[in-house]
Amino acid sequence: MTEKQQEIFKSALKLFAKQGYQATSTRTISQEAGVSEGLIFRHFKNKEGLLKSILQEGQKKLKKMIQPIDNLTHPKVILKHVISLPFNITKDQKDFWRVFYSLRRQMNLDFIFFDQLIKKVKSAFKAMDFSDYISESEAFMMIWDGAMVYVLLNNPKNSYIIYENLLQKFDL
Amino acid sequence: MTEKQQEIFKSALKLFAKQGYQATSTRTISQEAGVSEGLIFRHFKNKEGLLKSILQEGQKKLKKMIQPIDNLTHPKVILKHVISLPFNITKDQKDFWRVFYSLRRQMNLDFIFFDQLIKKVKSAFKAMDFSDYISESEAFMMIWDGAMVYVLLNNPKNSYIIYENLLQKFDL
Amino acid sequence: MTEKQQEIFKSALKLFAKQGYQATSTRTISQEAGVSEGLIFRHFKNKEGLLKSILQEGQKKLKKMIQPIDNLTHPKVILKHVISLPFNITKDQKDFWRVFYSLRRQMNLDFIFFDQLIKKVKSAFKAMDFSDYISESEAFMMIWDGAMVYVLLNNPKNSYIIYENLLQKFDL
Amino acid sequence: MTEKQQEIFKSALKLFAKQGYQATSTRTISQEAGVSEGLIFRHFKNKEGLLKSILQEGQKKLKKMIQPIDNLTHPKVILKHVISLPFNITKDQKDFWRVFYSLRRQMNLDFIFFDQLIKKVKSAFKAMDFSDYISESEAFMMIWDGAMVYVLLNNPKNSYIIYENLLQKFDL
DNA sequence: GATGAATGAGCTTTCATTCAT
DNA sequence: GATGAATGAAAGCTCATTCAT
Repeated sequence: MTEKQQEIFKSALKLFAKQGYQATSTRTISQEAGVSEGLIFRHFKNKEGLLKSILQEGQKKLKKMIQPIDNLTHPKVILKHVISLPFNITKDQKDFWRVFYSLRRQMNLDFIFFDQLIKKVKSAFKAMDFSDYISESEAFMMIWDGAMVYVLLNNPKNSYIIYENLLQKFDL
Repeated sequence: MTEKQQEIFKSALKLFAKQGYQATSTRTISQEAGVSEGLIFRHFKNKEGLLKSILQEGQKKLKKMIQPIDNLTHPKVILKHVISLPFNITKDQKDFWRVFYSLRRQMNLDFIFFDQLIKKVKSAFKAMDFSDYISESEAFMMIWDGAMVYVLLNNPKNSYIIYENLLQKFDL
Repeated sequence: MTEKQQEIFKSALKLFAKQGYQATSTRTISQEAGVSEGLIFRHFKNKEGLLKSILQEGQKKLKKMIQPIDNLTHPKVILKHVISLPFNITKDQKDFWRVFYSLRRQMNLDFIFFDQLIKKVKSAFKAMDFSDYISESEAFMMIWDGAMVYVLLNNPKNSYIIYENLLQKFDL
Repeated sequence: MTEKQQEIFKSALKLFAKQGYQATSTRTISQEAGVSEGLIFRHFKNKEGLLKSILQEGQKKLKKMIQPIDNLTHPKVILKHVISLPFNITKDQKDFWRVFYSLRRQMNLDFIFFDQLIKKVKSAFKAMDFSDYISESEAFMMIWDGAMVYVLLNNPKNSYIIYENLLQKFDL
């Protein structure tokens, strides 16, 4: 990636996250990036190509985010770690998530990341001898999702209170 | 509302919910509605006017949805009722919610409905002598939101299991 | 076809014939037609759609051009009539032919018109007991083509001399 | 000419012949040539410069093609030779001709080559005491043109039959 | 000589909107 | 109320061309 290509990438990420993909014109992106409009198409072929590039890069980062969980074995520790994720999102990850979340109704984002997470959670609840571990996992992920949306929308500062509240609810 | 006006309204609601507001052209709406494109502007002035009309109609329906709660007094009953809302959304309400949720990052929807709900929840938790009733309310609404997103995205059939799971978590 | 649609059609035909399809911009067409550029796409969907429309209309006219031949029976009369076609092209047909001829290398114009003509010519030469009537027909059509190109390029005024020359060559 | 320059030249010739000059982008040429796009402009200054280079090279080859005719004296031999040209085009000359022919409506190719040919033909017919040798020459060249187009379009294998047919027609 | 990043003008196309009928 | 022809601005995209390396 050249410097300007990165500039485009960053500007697009920022704008897609703020205004949404459809509402952001390539012209606006190029201006924000301080770059000619044509360059977007040279580097990313399409507006959609630019989006895909962002989604891919996003998934890479997110995979790294959950890798540490693979080494954990104790179920409660795993769940604790998973539920902490929304509250520990770094600033540069937030925009990726915002793009993901704003598009998931329209596109069929194959969210490998998500599936992996669900598996981990399921096996954890299973190991904890939950009678209906599948439903419990589903509820858990649903709340996880709620937490994520909450963090992305509100930029809360004292979110750790909510976090601890959730730990209590799941007896972690 | 004339018949054709309703047709436009319904088509727009459906398409906005599926593809998003920005991604839906007035042309597509008119085709879906079996109506000339110009008629949209005669009845709703704008594309934005059409959206506003939908949002308003949505809010009306949603207000009706929470009116019964006003008559409730017992805190647990209130919370039980509130948390049940996402799982009792009727089919024709879903699309309104989808439009709401897809727009909340971009527009500043003054969600009177939402505020009312939060107040109710807060007073309920306060009445239940929660030490930090504000945080508890926030967590509650966050989960409520997660449930809503969950229902809107997945169209789950056995969602009552999740519902009962939540009741347990809040000891309701 | 509305008046403006016809205007677009006529301007496009003229410009495609003069400068070629690729070298003519939709902007130029709209200006020549005294019409907004968007209207082209409303009526013809595409620049290519506009071209197709022209090609179709062209074929219709050309079919009418050869219909009289169907009623002819005497071989020599048929051939005489066919070979006269290039020299009797009306002014408004010329541009159609120019567009046809400039595109036949690039597109696969299925020239029903042409095939029909060849059949007629073949059966005529067959009826005249030519030993190798197929080759003779091919040569005939090749010369026919040359005459057509000649007329389209040069706008000759005394072309009837050439015409009579050809009659002699084929002993018609 | 360096190797890469030749590669550009060859690719451009091929593509101009197949798709036309306007429809061929410098990018496509560079890709076909396996060369950077910028190199085209270093070697040929312009896209138009590249075209001119091709046209010049073409004319050179074509001049060589008719040089043998200069030494001929007998009218019939001359005409026989001229009419044979389209049927003896070598494979590597065809694309030059295709480019010539696709451009002759738009550009004013001063076809020195062509003029020379016409002169030769005229003097031949004059020497043969044709009453209207000018018209006869024009008809001859028209048919010559038809033959050329025929060969360029159809890639015929048994074209010598057509050739002999033409010889008969002109009593050669 | 050769590359490839970068540009800006101009292209095709879409879209919300207007207006005569 | 309803249509659909028409518009103009702006969108996405292509293209020939330049230039630093």
